Amino acid sequence: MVRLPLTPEEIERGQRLGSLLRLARGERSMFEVALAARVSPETLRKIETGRVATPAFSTIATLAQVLGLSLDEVWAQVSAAPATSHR
Amino acid sequence: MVRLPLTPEEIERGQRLGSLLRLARGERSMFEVALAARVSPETLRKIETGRVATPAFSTIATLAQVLGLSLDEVWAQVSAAPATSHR
DNA sequence: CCATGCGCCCATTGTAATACCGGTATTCTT
DNA sequence: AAGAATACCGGTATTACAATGGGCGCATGG
Repeated sequence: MVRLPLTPEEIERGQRLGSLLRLARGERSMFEVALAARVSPETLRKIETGRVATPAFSTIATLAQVLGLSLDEVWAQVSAAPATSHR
Repeated sequence: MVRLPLTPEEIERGQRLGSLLRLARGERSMFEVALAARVSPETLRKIETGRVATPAFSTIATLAQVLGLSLDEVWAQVSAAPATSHR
C-alpha cells in the first residue's frame, strides 16, 4: 500500500472543513484571505469547496489564524464523525 | 510556478514540529502512538525527525489528540519563527 | 551466542496538494 | 452595453506526502 486513496470519511471531513472556513470568511473576498494567509486563491477555493480533502497542517493553521478560528475547535467540528466507532 | 518547493522556513517549522511531537511522545513507543493515531510508524518517524515538513492537517490533528496536545499551542510554538533569516 | 524489539535510514510507488492557465457565469457599477 | 470584480470549473504541471519493505545498529535477555 502506498499513499492510500482518500476514504469517503476523509472526503466528508474535507467538505465539512471547507464549509466551516467559508462560513468563517464571511464577506471577505477569497483574494483578501488567501493573500493574508499566503496561499493561492485557487488553493483556498479548492479547500472551501471541499475539493482538497486533506490540506497541509500549515495551510489550515495560517487560514485559521487569519480567520480568527481555533484549530482545536475546527478539528472538533470537522472530525465530528458520523458513526465511526473505534477499530 | 506550480507546487512550489518547500521554503527553508517551512523546513525549519517542520523540524520544530517534529521535535515538539517527539518530546510529547515521551516514553511511549512510536508503534503505540502511530497505531493510536492510525498513521504509519514510518510516517510518524519522518514527521518527528522533520523529514516531512508540511504534513496533512488531519495527520497532525490525530497525533495531537493521541498525545494530548492542543493544536493551537502546537502551532503557536511551531510558527514562532526566530526571524533570523534574511531574504 | 543468538533472538527479539526498537529506532533509524534508504529506495520505491501511488496518490494528493499546490499552483497557474483559460474559459464561463454572475453581479454590480458606470 | 461595457467593464470590473468575484467565484466556479477543467486541464495541466510540479512537488510532496503516505505507506511499504528491506537493511542496519544497538541494546536486552534468552
